[in-house]
Amino acid sequence: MTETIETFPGRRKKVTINDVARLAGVSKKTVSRVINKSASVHPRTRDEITEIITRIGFHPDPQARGLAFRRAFLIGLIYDNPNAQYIVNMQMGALDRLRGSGIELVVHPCDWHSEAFISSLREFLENQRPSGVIILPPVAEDRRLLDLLDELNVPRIRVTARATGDTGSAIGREIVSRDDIGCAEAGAHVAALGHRRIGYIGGKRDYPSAHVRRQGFEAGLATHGAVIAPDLDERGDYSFDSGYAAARRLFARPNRPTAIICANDEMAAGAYKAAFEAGLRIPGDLTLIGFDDAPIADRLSPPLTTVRLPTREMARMAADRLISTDLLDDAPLVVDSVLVVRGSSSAPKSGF
Amino acid sequence: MTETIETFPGRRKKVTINDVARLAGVSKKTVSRVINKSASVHPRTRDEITEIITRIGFHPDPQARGLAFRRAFLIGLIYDNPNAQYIVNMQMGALDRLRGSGIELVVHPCDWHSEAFISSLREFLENQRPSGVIILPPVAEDRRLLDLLDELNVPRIRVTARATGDTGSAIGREIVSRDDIGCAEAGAHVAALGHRRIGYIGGKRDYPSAHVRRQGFEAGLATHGAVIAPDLDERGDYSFDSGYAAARRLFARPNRPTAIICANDEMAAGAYKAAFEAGLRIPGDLTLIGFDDAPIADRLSPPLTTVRLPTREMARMAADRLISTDLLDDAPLVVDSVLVVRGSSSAPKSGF
DNA sequence: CTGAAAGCGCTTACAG
DNA sequence: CTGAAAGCGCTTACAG
Repeated sequence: MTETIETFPGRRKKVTINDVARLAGVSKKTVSRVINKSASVHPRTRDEITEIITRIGFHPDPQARGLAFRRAFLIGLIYDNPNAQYIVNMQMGALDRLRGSGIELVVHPCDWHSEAFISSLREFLENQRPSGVIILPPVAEDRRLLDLLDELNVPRIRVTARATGDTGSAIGREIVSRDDIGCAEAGAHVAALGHRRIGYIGGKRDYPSAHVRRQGFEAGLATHGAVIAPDLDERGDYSFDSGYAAARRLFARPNRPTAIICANDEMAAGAYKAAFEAGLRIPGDLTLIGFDDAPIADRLSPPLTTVRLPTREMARMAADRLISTDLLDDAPLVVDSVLVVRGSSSAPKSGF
Repeated sequence: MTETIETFPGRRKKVTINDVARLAGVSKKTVSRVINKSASVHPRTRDEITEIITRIGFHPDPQARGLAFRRAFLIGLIYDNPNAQYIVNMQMGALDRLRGSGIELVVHPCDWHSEAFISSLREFLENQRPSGVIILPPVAEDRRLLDLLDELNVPRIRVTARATGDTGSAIGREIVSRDDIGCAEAGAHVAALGHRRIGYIGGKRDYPSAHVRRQGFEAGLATHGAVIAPDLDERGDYSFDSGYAAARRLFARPNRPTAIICANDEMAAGAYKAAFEAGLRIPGDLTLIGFDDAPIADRLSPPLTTVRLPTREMARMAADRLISTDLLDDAPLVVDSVLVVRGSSSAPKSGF
């Protein structure tokens, strides 16, 4: 790679397609064909050009290509999500696929509830013209954003949670996570341990994932004839504090739960704190279940039984869909979640 | 903004500088001057052009500008760091400053210990030609990377931890965090509580931050005549597991510590787990101190006393240095850390 | 304070 | 399978 310098000593000027063309004795159009992997180039010509390209260290200028192609060599990641680990996992997944492709990842967090939500995204998209975007929940559900992307003709992949495999008209443009599958396993696990006083701390009504997870948990409980106790049915907003508050409310009930299922790990961590303060031992006095398998899950004492979603894998698939040339494969991409049993779940103390 | 469409109904073609020039009755060079905020444009001309630009919704094409400028409207964030919250905070900080500037953030995690470390960064820099990069510790210490950036003439800001305010020759190109200041406060806090059997779980020898933090803690202890007990001096690698293992070793010593200072929160969280398993109560039996004020710090029970670094603020300053045009201000940028007292620290039980 | 010409480095039709 | 011409949308010297 340092050959660039040796080949052109003391020269700051950039190696261009013209240099390659001259050295190869062909037109720059032919070099362009090689760069873009066009089929219609004589193998011998192609090999010669390829050799020259690597020898003199030629890198096609992405600005110039972008100008000609009317598209930047960038993929945008659009989200409004406070969970740092989730975001980093998604970034890593996308980057796993992008590495070596010459395409870079532009991160674009936004404020879903801001006045300027759409206008600032429009700004971003018109300014940079990314060759595609990945949108994460919950903004992936925003109709205005989808319309904007259609209008500006920007290819997109949505990441979304659904109860069923039905991807409707958006086939091939969605990565669908089956949150419900691991939740059903978790519900069955809790019920099989013998719990019958089962509390629930769910998520906000307007998060699709909240519905899907609940549905999964209930289905799992039902396989052993258990249900969420109607008097132990609470709701939070996926935050630590809301989980803490909800757990405190549950502990104050006349007939306390022996198990609490939480719609995510953050809220479960809040419930740990409430249990700690109430002098309840986990899992002896209280079984706790979460969702996400966040880093905190196995840092809690005892470690949390939870449901894992292959986040990074989902982003990798999304990036792949966006940049892979063969669009033949339009099958919906569905990813399952899975139960991870750790120390926070056990049979209820007898006689309780 | 939707005026674009109304003004050019049914027209997919992009609004260009030529349209603006024609409508304003000037050359495109003059429009270019307005775009680039050149001083030498008649105020009246400028206002007219500005009005037209917003009216017809003109966005200068970043590809075209990039091609002409030989530089992309992108800032790169280069790092090799496993701490998700730290990374996200840095991203948010940089984006705080970039918002509205038309410049986007490209995230470029890398593998410091890989063979291809430098060559793949070269690839990235030559391919995208970002207008600047921010490099985070520990790769911010890598000489080869700094040399590469010099060679490719890419402006950079390093984020680094130093014991002193000395920024040497790199003035104005570094954001220096004074990790030692908050650590000194923490050391003084522990000593003032009356602890004298004080254990330490430090970081790797090759992390500058490990030295700086230790130095700070020791200085703080010294203000009350306390020291880290030589027989309670352990080392980890900033990971949860290494903190857990080090704490277990400390608990196995004949004369257990009444307080353990950890060089970061992750290791402190590991020490919580070890304490939990050993039946030690925090803070009654054991005072624990961390560093970072990571999200886990106040999710632990009891919440962790730790040292906070204004991470997001540092990234904001770094981005500002990179994109602000006036380079007159070349003062070194130094940021202090501060002690955050929570529930994990108290006086040792008397008679212990 | 303003402009005509040339150029940034690549690709798209269009030919052959 | 290959090429000459024109163009992508902006900016840099160079003039005036």
